[in-house]
Amino acid sequence: MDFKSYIAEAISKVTNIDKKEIKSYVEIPKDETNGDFAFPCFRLAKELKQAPVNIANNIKDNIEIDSNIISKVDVVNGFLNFYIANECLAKETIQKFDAQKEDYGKSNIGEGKTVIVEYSSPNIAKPFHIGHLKTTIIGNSLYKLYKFLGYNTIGINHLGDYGTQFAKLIEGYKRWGNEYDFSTDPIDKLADIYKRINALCEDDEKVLEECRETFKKFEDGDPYCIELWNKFKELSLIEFNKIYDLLGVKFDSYKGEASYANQRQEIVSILEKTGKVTESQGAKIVDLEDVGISTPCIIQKANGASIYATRDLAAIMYRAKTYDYDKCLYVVGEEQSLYLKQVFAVAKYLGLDEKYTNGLEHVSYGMIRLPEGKMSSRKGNFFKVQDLLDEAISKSKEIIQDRDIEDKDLVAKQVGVGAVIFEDLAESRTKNQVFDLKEALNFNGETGPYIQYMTVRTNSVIEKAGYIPSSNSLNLSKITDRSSIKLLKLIDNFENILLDAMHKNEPSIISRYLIDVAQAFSTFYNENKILSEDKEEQDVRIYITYMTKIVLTNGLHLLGIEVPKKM
RNA sequence: GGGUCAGUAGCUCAGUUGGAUAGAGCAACGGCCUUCUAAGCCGUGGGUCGGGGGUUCGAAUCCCUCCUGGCUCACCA
Repeated sequence: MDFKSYIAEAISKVTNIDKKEIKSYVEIPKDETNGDFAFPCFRLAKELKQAPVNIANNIKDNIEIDSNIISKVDVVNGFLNFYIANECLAKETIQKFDAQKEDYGKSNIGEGKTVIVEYSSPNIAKPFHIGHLKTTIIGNSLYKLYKFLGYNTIGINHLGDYGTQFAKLIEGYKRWGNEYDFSTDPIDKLADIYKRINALCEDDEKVLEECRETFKKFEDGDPYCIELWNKFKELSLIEFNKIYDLLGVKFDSYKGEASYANQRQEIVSILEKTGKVTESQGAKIVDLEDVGISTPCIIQKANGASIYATRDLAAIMYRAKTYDYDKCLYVVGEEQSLYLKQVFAVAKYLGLDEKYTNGLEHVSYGMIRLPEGKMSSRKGNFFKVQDLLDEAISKSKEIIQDRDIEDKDLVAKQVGVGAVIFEDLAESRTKNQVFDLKEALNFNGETGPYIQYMTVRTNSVIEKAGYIPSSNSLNLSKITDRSSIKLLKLIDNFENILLDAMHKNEPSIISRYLIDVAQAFSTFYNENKILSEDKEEQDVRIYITYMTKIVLTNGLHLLGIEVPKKM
């Protein structure tokens, strides 16, 4: 039932003002002591030529409402405050919940639509550091969210397995490869080579030029280069998959940049046919001034080699053809926002259906920095994800070591990893963040473990009770306390939260919501004896606990966080 | 300099289709474990919402302007 419309209609009858207008003014008070819905009368003051308080009183005196739906109407400072009857609220929420039970929150609004989420996309042969974590975790969450809402969802790890960086590595390997033993920690050693060759490139422009030439050779099929490339890629994927396994992240495709390289000429020639391509300093560019982007997009380097943009354009064509997508999300750092704007603009010249070019969207996020500055694989200062996860897991293991828990290793992993994941999803994407190990390893307060803990509690109470009552036998008049009502309201709002999170591509909306739910449950749990002597009271409370459990479990799932059995 | 994101409590952040006394967590301090798991609950202190103008009955939220910081502005990805 739509309470807003109900209230608007009742007010409209008293004031003779259009129901739609009234409805657009009805709001939900921030402070719940001001009721569940409020109608500010200030706007009507001019129209009705009366003081707001008089208008409010007049409406209050004459309004006709069902007391089974609205239990109380109050006038405060020119606001008309409406209180939904507890039983009515409970009935509404439970009805909605019962229609889905364990699937509560799921939807089919995405049916027949396809969303591609490109995320993680680490560079081969470089360490997977905490700078790569956000894209992986945000992308994974969005992937799950869209799926939950009924979309056909494709997760793509657009591996950075191509480009001059490889040529640099090859050049470095040629120079110093025999100094290293690659049978252990190969990525660390490649990272070291990468750091050395970059330092050399900075000192000596000639070396950088050599690297660019090597890239051209590689692109033209030089067997030695390709052999090394394969070796680097293989070693990298082994490392990356270890981390993906820990995080529980999966992809439908690992099709990376290299696989698009052979379409580079095709892309260039399509664009040339549109007449948009010009030559500048030997490179081929597409000027974007007329669409409001002052920097042109390079699509072919002066030496004839391909560039990032060309491969991304090829990827767009491939995805349009292969997946017929409606939306294609790029979970990529904000530092690439101009670049992606350029690519999306040039994509419009590829002759694709508008559906595809309009569906391109950059889901950006802020930078993670170390206290001592920006992380850089080139310079060799970074904090590895593996180390972070190891620390988090060993810390949670320490906490549970004396507890009566069956599979401590599993629980320690779930909690440690959960803490790290939640930390990255807790605040809005756009915020920059200085990495603080102590903060990342904090398991108290607004954290993943806190939500996990509350979820575990819901489970253990239900387990202890030994049953879940049937919802149609509940005596809803037993719901009287504020913490129960608060929980019910939150549970009722789950689907709105999910839709909001989807529209904004913002998993933090879910994380914050789950904090609210967990806090509300914690208060509820502390203030009420769930397993009580009064059977009717107990049934109602168990059912609220059950609904909370499903919301928390499904919510955590959408963030990519597991629920331990015990903790 | 241009573009862009941001500036809210000591710290990290919520809160912007304009609404009532600006909210959490961390840190600090004080209570609560013979009672469904204390990774918890309850409470106290802590604020020129970057500054200044403007619009409005009403501004953290909208407009203008200035200040500060991040990212970015052609052959890296």
